[in-house]
Amino acid sequence: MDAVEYFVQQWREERPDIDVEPMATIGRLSRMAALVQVRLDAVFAQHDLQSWEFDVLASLRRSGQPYSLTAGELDRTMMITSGTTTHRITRLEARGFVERVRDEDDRRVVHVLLTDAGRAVCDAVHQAHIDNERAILELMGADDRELLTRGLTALAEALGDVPPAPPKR
Amino acid sequence: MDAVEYFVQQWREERPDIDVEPMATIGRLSRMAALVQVRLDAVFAQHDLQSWEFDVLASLRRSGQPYSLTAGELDRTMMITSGTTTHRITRLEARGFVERVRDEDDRRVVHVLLTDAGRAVCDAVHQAHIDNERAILELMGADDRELLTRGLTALAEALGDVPPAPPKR
DNA sequence: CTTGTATATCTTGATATCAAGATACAGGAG
DNA sequence: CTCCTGTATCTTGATATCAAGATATACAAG
Repeated sequence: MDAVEYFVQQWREERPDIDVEPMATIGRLSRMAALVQVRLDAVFAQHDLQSWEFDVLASLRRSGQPYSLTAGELDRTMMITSGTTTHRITRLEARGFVERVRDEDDRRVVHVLLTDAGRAVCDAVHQAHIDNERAILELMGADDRELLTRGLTALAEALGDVPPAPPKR
Repeated sequence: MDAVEYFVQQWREERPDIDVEPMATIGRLSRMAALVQVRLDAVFAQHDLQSWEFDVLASLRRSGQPYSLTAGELDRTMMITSGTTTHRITRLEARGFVERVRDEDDRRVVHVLLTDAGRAVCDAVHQAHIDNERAILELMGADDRELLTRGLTALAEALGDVPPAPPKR
């Protein structure tokens, strides 16, 4: 019996009038995300990196050359507010992993550019991070992994989680 | 194509040497938890409640009479640190939703007791919250809901997410 | 050109959270 | 009784985050 199953049992005794079935699924979604995050953080920490730092570096890295996105594009990719993006860029700039470059044509826009150091760090951590993710998933059987992936993909579609930028231009 | 699928495509072009398959599943887990949380927060906000406030009240409520848990039990149930628990209790005490009661036998222990007002608020919000969760899940087909639930349950088992207190004593 | 509206980023202030350590108490060994 | 170790809660300081608003710029309408 997992933790959420226990909570469901408690509710069934205390509130038999309410069907808490939906809570079982969504409760697990939230708890599993938190538990997995702890494991991801551990590997990033071994490389002196915060999870959010990798998130920024990886966003820039996977965008391809010239490894540059605007602050607004980072907002949308990482699902954070503009204030948080400003803070993240400032921190990473201080570590020498990114640079700010004002757009010449539209002076409102800031291009965030991955430095060579930033790219090096990102690439150095990447394989270990993916291996960690794989190890987590391999705690489950292959069939269950498939169920989970299909279920989450369906939820992503249902919630309309579309790419922030057009898929290829 | 959902957002994560797009990210996977980007990686396949930039890092064809790395198999980013695990990132697809875990990336979705994290994004879906965040997207769902926004929707849950919206309903709580309609009742002038934070998500974490409901989390505390509901933990006490479902524990059954006398609706009391120790601070440590709350730590473990909600997967937060003791400092955060102290903060949450203090806030909810200020709103009159819980009370602190020192244990007579073991003076280190603090019992956190749900007040009548706290129980009333919890019960008032509960049905709306569950309805909201159900509405979210019903954006997917019944088959996909089943896949998701089974997949998440398997992950919970794999990660050893056991109940914080013994299931029935 | 000027004016108004929309957009991109940054600033400010508040807050939830954590890590680490402090404090207080319990319970056993001698 | 005294000491020691373990445990429960709280405190402190740092930090990431958000909401709301400020600032600067773009661009269209007249």
